[in-house]
Parts: sequence; structure tokens; C-alpha cells
Amino acid sequence: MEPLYRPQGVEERWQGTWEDEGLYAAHADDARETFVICLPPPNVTDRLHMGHALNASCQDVLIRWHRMRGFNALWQPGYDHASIALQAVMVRRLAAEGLTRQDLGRDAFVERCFAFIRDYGGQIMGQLRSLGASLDYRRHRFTMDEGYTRAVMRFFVHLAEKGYVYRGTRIVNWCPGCASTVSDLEVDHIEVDDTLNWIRYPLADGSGHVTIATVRPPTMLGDVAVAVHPADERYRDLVGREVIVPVAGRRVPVIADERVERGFGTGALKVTPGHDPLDWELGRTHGLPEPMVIGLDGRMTDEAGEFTGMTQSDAEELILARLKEQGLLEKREHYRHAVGHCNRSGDRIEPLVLLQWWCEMEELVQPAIAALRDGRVRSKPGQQTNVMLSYLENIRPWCVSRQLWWGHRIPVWYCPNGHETIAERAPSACASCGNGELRQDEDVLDTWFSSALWPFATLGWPDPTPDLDRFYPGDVCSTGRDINFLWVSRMIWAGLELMGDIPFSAVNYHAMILAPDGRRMSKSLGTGIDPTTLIDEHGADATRYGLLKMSSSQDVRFSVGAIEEGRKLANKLWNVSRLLLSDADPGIEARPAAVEERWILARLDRVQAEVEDHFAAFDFAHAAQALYHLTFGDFCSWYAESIKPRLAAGDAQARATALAALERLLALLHPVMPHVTEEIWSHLPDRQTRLIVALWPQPDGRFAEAEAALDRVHEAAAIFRRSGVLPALDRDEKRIFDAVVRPERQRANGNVEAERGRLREEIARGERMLANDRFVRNAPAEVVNAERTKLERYRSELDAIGG
RNA sequence: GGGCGCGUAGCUCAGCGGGAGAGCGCCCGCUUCACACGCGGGAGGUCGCUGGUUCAAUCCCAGCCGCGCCCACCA
Repeated sequence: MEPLYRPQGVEERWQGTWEDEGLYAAHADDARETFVICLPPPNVTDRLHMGHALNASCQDVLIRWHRMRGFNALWQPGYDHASIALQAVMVRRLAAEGLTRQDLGRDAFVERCFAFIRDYGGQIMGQLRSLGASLDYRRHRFTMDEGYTRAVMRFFVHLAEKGYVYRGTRIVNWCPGCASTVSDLEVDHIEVDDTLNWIRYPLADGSGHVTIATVRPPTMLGDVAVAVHPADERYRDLVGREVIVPVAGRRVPVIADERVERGFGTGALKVTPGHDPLDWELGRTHGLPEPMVIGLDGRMTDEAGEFTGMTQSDAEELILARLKEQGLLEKREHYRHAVGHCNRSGDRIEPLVLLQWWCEMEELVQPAIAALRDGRVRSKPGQQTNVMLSYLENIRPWCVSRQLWWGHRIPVWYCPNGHETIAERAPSACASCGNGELRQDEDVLDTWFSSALWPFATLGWPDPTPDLDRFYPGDVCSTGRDINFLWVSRMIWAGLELMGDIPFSAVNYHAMILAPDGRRMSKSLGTGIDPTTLIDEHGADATRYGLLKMSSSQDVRFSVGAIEEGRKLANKLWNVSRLLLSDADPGIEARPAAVEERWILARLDRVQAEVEDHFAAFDFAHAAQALYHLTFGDFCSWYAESIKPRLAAGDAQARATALAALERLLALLHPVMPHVTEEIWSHLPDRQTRLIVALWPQPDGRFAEAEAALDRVHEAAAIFRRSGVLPALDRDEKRIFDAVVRPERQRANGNVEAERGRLREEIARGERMLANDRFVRNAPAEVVNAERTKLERYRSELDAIGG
């Protein structure tokens, strides 16, 4: 064993062993209590990024910990087909060949997508393996594999049969770049600089005008009304009369509606139901038509009269010129406001009224709201529960159809007589009229429609499989806050709807890791760091440790220091093992007797309890911290140093006891740093199990009394180091002191006077406090007593160094 | 506009009612027979600002200032 621990090679070897020996495999016929985590299925288009690596580390800690504790632990992997994201990737790749998807045609395009997945689909799983993620890789699923697709079809038909899913014409978010609708959750509101145009709409009877403010003059060609607030005194007389939309020349009514903001602009709103969400709602309320003057291509449509075929900016230029001519353009001013952009392509969203498939959410979501309210599903951090609740309580209909080629095609067939047949498999004839000329809906489903089924479709649903029976409901979902609405909330309501039970009882929202400069880590900003390079450089154990250590709060800046700390911890363990393992003989029983031996076992008990609490609370950062100090401070600096003289003297008993303590230390560290601990474990002569992965230590419990035993030595050492004077110690204490502090090698500062000064200050402070009546009267007794004890101690320390 | 979180040592972060902490970095000293990815010693902080509650406030409350994120149909 070399002094420098090199993870390269060691880690890969253990990953192979664990997988080959089936340690990751969970079985439905295994009767032990289950513990189930589902891996958020990464997109096939991704490589592993920092968020994946952190999340996999969190989940792996949990799954390994439970496996060690004897659970039938299942952590299931897979990929998401990422409909819109993968299609975008494929379109870009085709463009590089000078092709469009239309050149290929739908079937060939979809085949290309499948081929892409065959070629690149293994990458992330390979990266997860290199991180040591102990997923049951044999159970790999894909959201478009045969069984999963069947589940998606069943889901759609189920929702349609219950009336939640329907086809309807409503205002949608149209992304011109994706040439598809997107859901509300896929729209980012981004501040942009715009111009607000104040335009006069003359009254039809020539008695004056109303001024409205708009940032999009071309939409006035689609105006069907002007709306004012019913209580707005300025416009009270106008309600019910007509105005003329300039340029378009159309007469439209003035209507009153409370949704109009009196304080914005002039308080009068032009109503364009075809191109604005609020206007659309006003239009539906007041029974107004919904002319569409802007088309899917972003250009003016036939309904735009003389402007037909123009781009919006050309039309805007012309319209403004006309208004100026006619003296109807009152003013133009700079205006900054938030505008919807597609979070995939970055294009400005075009609100349009289109015929799409919708899922009515309000009723569906009620059981999920109840489950969150009564704590059946908890989250960490806890406030995320409220964030999700406020989303669910204000939920709107979900547009589930996409005008894409890659994805689950909507299982609806239309016949020439205008009937629709909804079925899990392609029907041979129309269910209404029997006509055999059926045409399937061209659209595919929102990717997240299928993701909602992940916790049970991966176990075989809709078939009643043994896995489904055994492993549903699961336990934990670990993910980023960014997909709590898109994914987590949908799994909860879908699980309740289809399985009649929640999919998991706890959600861990891990920290978001920012770039060192505080910006988001992203490829496009060039701020991303590839976790694979960290693994190559520092090892998987160090990377896992570092990511967990730095992920203490909601957002955290990446610092390589945490990973280097992990590397040092692995190295430290490696070296203390070399110390203890040299000359180790098998078959010698550990018999803790000396005070430092009882003490380290008591420390192991205590830190184990702390670490268990941290793991259970998904507080991996504090677990890592506790383990680090246990290893460096307690185990190496104090315990190992204190028994060195006995080891050097060939005390086999001391060595056997130390190896037993090391065994426990390794087991506690194993969930976080599996490889180095397993490697060292394999060298232990009397290890309890062949592989570490099968054991979680029982607390010793015998030696709690010894916990305080080293405190005196600790303090004596501190005083000695500062002052050069050694307080009185008993024999055991002196022995440990000599072993750890090694006075013959220390040149202590010998600054007795400074130490006396320090102690005198402390004593004065304590005396002041205890002389304060209000403190003694009002403070809890234990606080006052603690002050008294401290005062005593400082006095005796001062005494010990001759104050 | 609504919500969440964060401002503590040069950096990344713990601590969250009774003596300011860790890791890294920095300075000094050590090739000490496990480990220089180490050991020992040390410097460095009006705990964002202002009020309030309390015997006591980095910690609780209120208000500011600065930063990050999520949600949002004021055109």
C-alpha cells in the first residue's frame, strides 16, 4: 500500500464487482422491507451535469445506507425521450447536413431519433456508473419503450374517458421557433424594452375619441372591442357605444369588465381575443369573435386585409405611418415589461387561438392538495410544500398537445364523417360510424405527460406486475426545485389518480449549484463544469463528498475546495489504515479497555447517531462534515496517535481493537465514499462481512461514560501549547497526552503571561455575569450553573499554571 | 406585482438567544518511524445597515440596502 491513495482504477474495479455480484439488484420476491427511489430520468440529449451528479450522490447515499441496514432497496434508472428537446437537437443536426425534417418525412425523422438514442443513450448511465451510483441497471427503462408507451396511451384514454382530457379551441402559447404550442410552465417571462403606442380610437358617431395604449399595433387589426372598467367615471358614458378601429376601419363596441386595470395607460383596453390571453378571456365572457390576424408563421394572415403576408414589423411600420397621417397617434414612449419567451428556444411566445388537446386540472389535483396538506408527502426544504400547494390551488388547464414529430403520438383517430375515436391501440374502424378510413391525430403529447407516470410505469403499470405490487408506493423522490411543478406535482396527482396512492412520501429538493461567480451553471454561458472531469481528477468518492458538502443551502457557489477536502479525507483514511493494518494478525479479539479505546467507541456511537439523523433528514452536508471531523479529529489526531506507542510495542490487542474501530468508521463513511471504504475493508483481516455494502454497524452503547474522558487532556494540551505549562493529569491522561502532544518534539510558545491574561479576562467576565442579579434571577438554572462551572474551571486552570 | 432563499474571516460556507467556527488560502516552524493530499503554531471578523424585544441578540421581531431564484394575462 502506497502512501498516496489513487482512486483511479480502484473505483472502477469495485463498481464492476458490485454490479457483477448483483448488489444493486432488487427483487420482488425478497421479503425484506422495501425502500424505493426513482431516479429522475435524464434527457437522452444530456451529458451528466453538476445537478445530476449532486442528485445522484444524494440518492446513492440514501440507497446504500438503506441497503446496508437490510432493506430491499430499489433505485431504478432510465431515460426520458425529451420530446421537444431531442427534436430540437435532431433538427440542428439535420441542418448541419443541409436538411430539414420535412426533407426526411415523419417516419424517417422518428427513426433518426431512435437511432440517436441507440448511439448516445448509454452515456449518462456510464457516467452514473463512474460516480458509483448503485442503480439497478438491469431495470433500465425508457419513456418510449414498448411497455411505457402502452402506459401513456392508457393514461390518455383514462383521462379522456373521465372527461378531463378534451379537444378544444383556446388561447395557447405558440412558439414560432419550435413551431409548436408549449405549456404555461414552459414560458419564461423576460423583461424587454418595448414601445408603448398611444392611439386614438374615434367614436363611431364622431363625438370624440378614446385613447388606448398598446405595444403591438398590428394586433389592432384583430380588435373586436374596447374595454373599460365598469366603475371608471371617465368612460361610464361610453359603455355600449361604438368606436372605429383606426386603419382597420371596423366598428366595435365599448364593453365594461372588471378585469380592466383603471390605472394602466388610459384605462381603456383594446380587446384582441385572437392574440392576448386576457383579451381572449374577455372575449369569451362577452361572446366576441376571435379573428386571427397573425398566423403560425408570425406573418399577417388573410384576415389582415391589405397587410396580408407582411411581417409584423413591416405591418407595424405601415400602421404607425397611417396613424400619424390621420393624427391618431397621440404619443410613443419607451416601455419596459415582461414578455413570454419559450424556455426551450428563447423565441418570443405568440399567443394564438388554436384547436388543441387539453387536460382540465382543477378537479384532478384535489387529492394531491389533500396529500400535501395532511403531510402524507413531505418535502425538504419544507417550504417547497407551500410553493407546490399555491401552484396547485391556482392551476389552469394544461395544453398537452405538441405539433412535433418526436414523442408519444396522440391516440385519437378521425374518420371522414367528423367522429373521433380515442383508443389505446389503432382501431380498425370508427367507433361511431364504422368508417374504416381513419387518420390519426398528427400531434404528440407533452413530454411531461409521460413523465408523470414514471414511479409506476417503470414497475410495469398498467399491468398488475409483482414489482408494482411490491415496490409501489415508493419512498423518496430527489430532484431540483426547477421541476417541482413540471414533474413532481404531476407524479403525485397521477399516482393518486391511477394507483390510488402517493408515489413517494418524501421529496428532497437538492441545492442548485451555481458557477463560482454566482451565475447559473450552463453550457451556453460557458459556466458549466463537467463532473466527469472532477471524477477523473479527484475520484468519484471525493466528487461525491465535495458535492454533498457544498450543497447545504438553496443555492450554493461551486468551489473545488470541497472536493479537494474529500480527496484528502480519502487519503487520510487510506493512510491511517496503513498504520493500523501493518503487522495485523487475524484472529485476535478486540477488547477495548484503555480509556482512549472506550472513548473512540463512544464517539463512534454518537457520530453514528448524528449521521443517521442527517441522512434521514436529507442533510448530507452536515453528515459529510460530521464524518470529516470524526475521521480527522477524533479517529486520527486523538485515537490513532494515542495508541501509537502500544502499536509500536507490538500490542496485538490494541491493534485488534483499533481495527474494529476502523471497521465501524469505514461503514459510517461508506454511503458517502463507497469505493475507498470498500477497498480498505477488503484488507481487514477479520472483517464481519466480505463486502462492506452488506453491513451497517450496531451502536456499541457500552462506553458513553468515556465520552468526556479526553476533554481534560484536550484542554491540558491547549493550555500547554499556549503557555508551556502542563496542568495536573492522572496517569491515563498523562499517557495520552504524551502520545498525542509529544512534548519532546514541541517547542511550545511558553507565553505563560498571555495565557494568564486570557484566563483572568474570562474569570472577570464570569464573575461579572454571576454578580448580575437580573441574570441570576432570570436565566435558566442550567445556564447559570454552566457559567459557575466555567468560572471554576478557569480558576483551576489559572491555578494550574501558577496565576 | 406575489413568493422563497441568501448577505458571518481573503474565498466557499457552518452556527441561529448565553465564551465568534470549519475547510481552503495566508504567515511561522517541522523530510516526527500512517499520511507534506501531512503535523504543530499563528495572523485575520463593529456576524449588510437601522431600530425593537430581552438580564443577555450574529441568532427573535420590524424596516431599510444589496444579491440569487421561482411564480405572474397591467395591455
